[in-house]
Amino acid sequence: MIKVTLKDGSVMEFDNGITAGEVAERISAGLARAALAAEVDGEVRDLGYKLEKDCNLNILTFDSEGGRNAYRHTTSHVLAHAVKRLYPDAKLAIGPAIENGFYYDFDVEKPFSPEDLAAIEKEMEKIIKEDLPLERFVLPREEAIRFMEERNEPYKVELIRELPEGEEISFYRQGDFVDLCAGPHIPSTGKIKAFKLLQVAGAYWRGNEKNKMLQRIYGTSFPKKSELDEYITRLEEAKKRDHNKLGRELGYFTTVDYIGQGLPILMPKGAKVIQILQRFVEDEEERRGYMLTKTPLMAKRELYKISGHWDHYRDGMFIIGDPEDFENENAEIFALRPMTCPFQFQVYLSKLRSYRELPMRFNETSTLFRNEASGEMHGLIRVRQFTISEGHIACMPEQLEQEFAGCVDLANYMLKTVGLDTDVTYRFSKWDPANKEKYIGTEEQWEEVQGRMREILDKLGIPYTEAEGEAAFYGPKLDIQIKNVHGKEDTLITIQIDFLLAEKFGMEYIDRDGQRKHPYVIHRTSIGCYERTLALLIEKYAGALPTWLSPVQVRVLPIIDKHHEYARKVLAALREKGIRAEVDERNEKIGYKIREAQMEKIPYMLVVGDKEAENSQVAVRSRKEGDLGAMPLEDFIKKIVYEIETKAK
RNA sequence: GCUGGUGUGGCGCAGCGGUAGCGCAAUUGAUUCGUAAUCAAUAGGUCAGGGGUUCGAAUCCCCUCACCAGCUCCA
Repeated sequence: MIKVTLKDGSVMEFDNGITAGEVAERISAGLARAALAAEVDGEVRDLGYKLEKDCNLNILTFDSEGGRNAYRHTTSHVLAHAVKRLYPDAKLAIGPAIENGFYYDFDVEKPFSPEDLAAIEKEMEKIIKEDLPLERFVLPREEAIRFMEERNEPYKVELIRELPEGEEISFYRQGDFVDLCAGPHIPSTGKIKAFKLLQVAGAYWRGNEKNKMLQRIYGTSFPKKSELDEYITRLEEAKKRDHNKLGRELGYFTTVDYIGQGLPILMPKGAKVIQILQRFVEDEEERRGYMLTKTPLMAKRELYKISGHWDHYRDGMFIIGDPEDFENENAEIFALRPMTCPFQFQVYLSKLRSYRELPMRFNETSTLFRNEASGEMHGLIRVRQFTISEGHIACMPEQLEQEFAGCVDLANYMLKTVGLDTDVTYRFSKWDPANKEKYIGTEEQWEEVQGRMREILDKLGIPYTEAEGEAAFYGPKLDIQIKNVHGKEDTLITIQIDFLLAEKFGMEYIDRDGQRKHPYVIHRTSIGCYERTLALLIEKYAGALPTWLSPVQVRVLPIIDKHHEYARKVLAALREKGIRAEVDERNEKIGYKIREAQMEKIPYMLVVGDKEAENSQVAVRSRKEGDLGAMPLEDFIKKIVYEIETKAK
């Protein structure tokens, strides 16, 4: 007999060798039905896993990550099974469960078309109907390799060869389909109740662009049809908030073929929001002791040679001049700046600095140019020219922690104010020791500064994840990440510690002891890139930005033309207080004007007719709450000014 | 950069080898109206750009550009 401790702490006794699934059956029929996998002493296992000693057991259903992953992972096997039936020559790569579904990569002669997906879905239905049990088996390494060689699966052979010594090499079989797989899986294909293939895309084998591009099929699955439908609806709803659609519709920005990719035109509304954000950021930075600079947008390559950009970032730069001259030392070559650091450092370098001057904080609303690869551009989120709330702090080692904390505080204050604070995650971006040539500096220097950064992050209690190979070429970063409506993650704000560029540029200060020393440099943004921030705000608020950020805050709607005069008076009074307002003087019915203002997401509509004109009132309609009734114009102004000043959401 | 998809009046779409169409928006006229679409008329298109096939191309083929999703890369 063995003792099994369940999730609720209760202990049950069973015969040795009972499976996790059988335990579920003993607990309740309902649990057995919902059971997908099991967690045994912290390890996720199949329900068929035999319990052979005392253990902690947690039966996993779709509500748990482990259960969901098993369910979707099995769906990906069904996908692969269907593809193999329809395209026997397809070679299998990998097919994991991912956040909201699964994918499977195939090497096929001809890419899958959307019609192919429909056929594959049909075949999957059949496999599910056949209710094939999934059986796990293990092979020794050599046999495993021979097995997959016989099945003509070179990618699987490669995977097996790279499995660490001593690792159990397991396979799962369902009918005539077998896949190399660590598992776990649900007991049979018939358990899959609702699934859908969502899209096909190319994906490099092992994520390396030097490797062959495979065909990836994405899909998702749920235990209930209704949950799948709900998920699809949610995806569609999210896409309606897409800034790239909404931002264009609402007149925030546009693009023009003959201007070029990644070069959006900010229209009056977009430009206004960015100006509001910029003023807010610059004012706040000034309060926090930053000194504003304005430095050139381009420089000779000599500057970038010192900074390392010429050797480590050249592909990302727009270089002005004949590429044939690049190797000619005497040619004068300019490049648009991809970062502000080497420029802003010149301010520090303009005279000899004393420790008394440190920390020195410089900020700049800085336009940058990066030659992104052509497939990378995306609305306002990834562009080739953008403006960033850039800043650099030079400080002594003993000031590093406090200055770093100040940057984090500023970033969080910005996020909170614009309402994005609950949507971000923190990433500690480190270098990749296997790829040293991508970075400047030595291994010792990197290990030291990363250790320092980790200490600071831990002390500040920042809940970060770690990412190798995501550092800047000159130092590690704390990246504040955010996801767009498609679930794609991008960096919104970054705070970086740099100990190398100060040395390269000869930045020094005279310390108390009279010695020349290199300062630490913190590269940081406070709200990141304005274009990207605007995009994410549009998505967050579905275009209905908080009043303080709205490009048009009030639209005055006269009932008929005899009210135009009073409407203009109202307009003047609003503008007097700095409220962004306009009048709709078109010869249209009031319902029509309201509908348009509502669709343009203008926070307040002021309806003015005889009653209002007589009493110096306005009939207020809020885009959120609808008709608020008439009130004195003065009262409305007080109300909206308060809302704007408090930056209410 | 790679894989796949898309490109028709301001926007959303139809047409897929035989004179370019619909809805909304726009303009003009009428209507003077109280909280999400008043009525009528009118105008607007090198069918992304270039090349080719054809008696004839929005439609078929090639190249380029842009847009979308994914990969890779990155703020």
